[in-house]
Amino acid sequence: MEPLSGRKSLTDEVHDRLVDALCSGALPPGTPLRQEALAEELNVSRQPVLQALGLLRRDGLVEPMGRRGYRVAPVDGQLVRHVYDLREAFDGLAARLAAQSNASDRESALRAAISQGNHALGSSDTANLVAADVAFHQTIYRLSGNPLLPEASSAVWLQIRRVMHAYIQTGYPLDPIWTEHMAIADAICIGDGPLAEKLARDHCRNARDRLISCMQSAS
Amino acid sequence: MEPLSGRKSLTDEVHDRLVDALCSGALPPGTPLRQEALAEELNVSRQPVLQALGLLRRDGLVEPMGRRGYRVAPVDGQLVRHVYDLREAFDGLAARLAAQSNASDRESALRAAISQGNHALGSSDTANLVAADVAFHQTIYRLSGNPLLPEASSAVWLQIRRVMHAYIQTGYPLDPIWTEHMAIADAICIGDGPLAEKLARDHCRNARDRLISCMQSAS
DNA sequence: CGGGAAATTAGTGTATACAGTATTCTGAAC
DNA sequence: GTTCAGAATACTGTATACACTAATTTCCCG
Repeated sequence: MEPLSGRKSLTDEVHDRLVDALCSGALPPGTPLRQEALAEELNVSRQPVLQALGLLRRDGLVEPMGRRGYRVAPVDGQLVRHVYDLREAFDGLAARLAAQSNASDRESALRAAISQGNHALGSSDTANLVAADVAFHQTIYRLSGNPLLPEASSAVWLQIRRVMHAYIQTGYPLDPIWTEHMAIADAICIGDGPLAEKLARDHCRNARDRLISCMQSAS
Repeated sequence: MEPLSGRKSLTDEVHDRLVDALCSGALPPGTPLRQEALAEELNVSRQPVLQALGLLRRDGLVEPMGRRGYRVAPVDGQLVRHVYDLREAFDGLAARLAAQSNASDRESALRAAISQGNHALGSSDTANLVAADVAFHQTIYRLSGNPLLPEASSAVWLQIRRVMHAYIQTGYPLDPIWTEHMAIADAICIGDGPLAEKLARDHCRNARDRLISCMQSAS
């Protein structure tokens, strides 16, 4: 983590920076977090760090340990199941709405997201791969036309980013994911809401199963 | 709003206090909010107020206006539709999971929530009525066994509280709501997941339609 | 009387200083 | 050697002080 500079609020900068560190595994679960240390590392006072930690607590990425600082929240199979139950609801809704909407850039946006995915598959860079997957689903969320969807699902997606990072680094195959993505995109493009919803939900269940089996063979 | 006292963080106290004020209509949409004024009114420094406003911004209850303070976020029909699309997804998931779970206190908890509702219907106190409705659905969320559900849906439920307050004060009938609640509770108690989900989703659509027709006849 | 530059004001966000509390450490008594 | 009281420490959360920015007003000049 390098020092930061920008013109939006330092609190948000710090939050973003910590989110990246937490989701990429740079700060693994259980790591204790002290405000003063973080503030020094980021060349910032303790105040923005305090606020950012408050946000991260809401995001479920961090949990307070008494009055003796914070700690990176753990990840376990139980959490993954809960996360994916929620994701299924979000993704299903988003896909159906996106299929029913008539956003003019629907097809081009989905096409662009998929091509970004293909590009990432070639590069084999973990961060890129995660970013492409997130971007694909965020595109559908945006196309749904419901502005509350991204915000409501943000905490869930942060957890997904965490576990996806770990998943990708085990070297499991990624092509099935993008095959399913293309099917979802097609259903949306032809405007078939129920089909899009079903495919999106199936995709979530498959992704969850892949993850869990991967976690079991790892432990 | 009276001055506050308690032992959990002042930031959270202030947040809760402002949430109540915003959801009850004491601070109607468009009202400008200045940190200093709020801090003085609550006998607190500006710091906790600043942080609470940051949380409220995330909740979608407040929006910044440039660098010249915050303002209570507006409510319109479009927002209501989006809120209820999300709520339908949340409630459907929660009802299905609750029906499939085997929490020992399932029946008693639902029975208690419904009796609280009947009691509120008798008292005809707006705050009580809203609280009973929220409590009923929060009970189902809890029974779902998914600890992420309440947190993920919290922003949506804050908006629901706002519009429900307004709805109740127009004097529209409330009995249909609790008739539907009882049907949902029954489906959960007999463990019929799909039925519970369907009834919960129907309930959301009905509630939305009631609200929108009420808003239209008001404007 | 109108228009524009400068000064004032109103408000935020950040840094620093303060206060309080849980945990750890130390040391003496049993 | 173990245990318990008390002191020191290591944190947090809150309050105050500072810095900066955008809007508004003021006031001079055309």
